[in-house]
Amino acid sequence: MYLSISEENYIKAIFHLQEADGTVSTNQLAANIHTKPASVTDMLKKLTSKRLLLYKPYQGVRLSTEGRKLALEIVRKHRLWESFLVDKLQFGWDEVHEVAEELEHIRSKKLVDKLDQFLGNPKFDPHGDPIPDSNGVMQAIRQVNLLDLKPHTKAEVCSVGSQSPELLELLKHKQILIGTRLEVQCKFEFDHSLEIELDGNFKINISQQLAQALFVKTI
Amino acid sequence: MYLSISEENYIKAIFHLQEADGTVSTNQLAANIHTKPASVTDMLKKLTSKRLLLYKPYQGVRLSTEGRKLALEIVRKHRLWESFLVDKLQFGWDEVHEVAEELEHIRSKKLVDKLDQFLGNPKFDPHGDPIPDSNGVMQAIRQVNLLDLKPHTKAEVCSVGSQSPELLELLKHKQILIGTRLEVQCKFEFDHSLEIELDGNFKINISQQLAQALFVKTI
DNA sequence: AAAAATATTTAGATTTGTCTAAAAATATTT
DNA sequence: AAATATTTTTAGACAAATCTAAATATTTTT
Repeated sequence: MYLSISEENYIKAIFHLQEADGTVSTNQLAANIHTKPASVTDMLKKLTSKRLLLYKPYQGVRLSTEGRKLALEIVRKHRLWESFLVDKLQFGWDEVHEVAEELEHIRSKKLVDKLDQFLGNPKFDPHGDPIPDSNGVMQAIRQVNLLDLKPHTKAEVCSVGSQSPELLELLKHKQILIGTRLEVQCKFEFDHSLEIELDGNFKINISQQLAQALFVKTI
Repeated sequence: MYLSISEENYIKAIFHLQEADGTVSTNQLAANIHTKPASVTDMLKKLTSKRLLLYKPYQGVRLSTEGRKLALEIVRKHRLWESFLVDKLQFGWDEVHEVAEELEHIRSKKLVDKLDQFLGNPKFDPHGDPIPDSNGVMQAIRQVNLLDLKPHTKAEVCSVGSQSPELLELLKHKQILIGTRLEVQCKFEFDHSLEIELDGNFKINISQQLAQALFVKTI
């Protein structure tokens, strides 16, 4: 099954969007992929005819088993390349997303598997997201949203909810990285912000929006 | 100047073809790029309007200064990726061309320069071809065609004239690699074949066609 | 449950890169 | 140098992926 870069991008976007909702709407997809709803409808029909999607007009769309398999291959490539860029080429973990977005479309099974081996078969990428193995199996990390942590719990940041430059800028400013350890001090009902203590013992305030974008594992 | 993958492929093909002839014909290009002459004409007009080519209808085409600069960037990327695949991922030097053909279109100046550094700023790729530096300057290796060597000259294989699987298969069979040392024994007028002595002291016969595809430096 | 608002699809146009077939220019042969 | 062959360009068509505008479904509000 050979997909164009556009087709791959749709498959990947549906994969990520359906994580949350189970089913994905036309408008959601259009927003995510920076395209118009009319274009999305066309592509949904096309990918459905290739048996990669389960799609009922007006009712949203999900990946078929085959579609999910392809999505996992793309995610695998994306995350392996991100790991390569950070671990081997010394990119910052916040500047690799766009390049990986291009590299993920290189078609060579052999390349991917050799890259995986070269990197030492990593299980997580620099953002803390799990990397599917060559069978599409990925480690289910039971990471929890920072918002859901109770006061006085210690945790380690292991992934971020989006790759937006705005989020990454804020994290850089607050000196929060993957691997940063923290302890929730207290939570404020008024704005749902929370106070945390970082590695270096200093305390900072985290807004609801920011906490929602941070995933941690308790330690 | 942002070029599509197709546009880049034309620029690259013209670069390689004009090495030999100085100027490139429409049919030559069509054959090289596996497309039809009519398509070539369209693309030549387009790239000319972008000031990357010097093109007179019916008179052939050459790269402009700007076009050559872009071609060198693409060649640089291609050869760096080939080096990466062979040196780091343990690909055979005869199986990297196709993958590099895809990787060479990844657009990130930073990526290329970091890759270059990671590889230790190599001056030649696994096929023995020189790698342009970030300013487009490449080492002029005065390599000579094996056909032109006089009897009793010693030389080292440093590049091959094409990447065709047929050629690579033959070289593998004859155990000729980049870096292989040899000495021309004698040349036969009848079929222009030549007898050479390889590293391990054994003598083999090289056909005119094969000799033409091998470039060596005398030692 | 009708009206209004929103979401989705259809219809038709556009761009890029390709194609075939025919016309025009150039090169080769006689 | 005229006839023939080859090369190149033009003209018009097509597929992929996108768009806008209009039509149709669905959902929400009143």
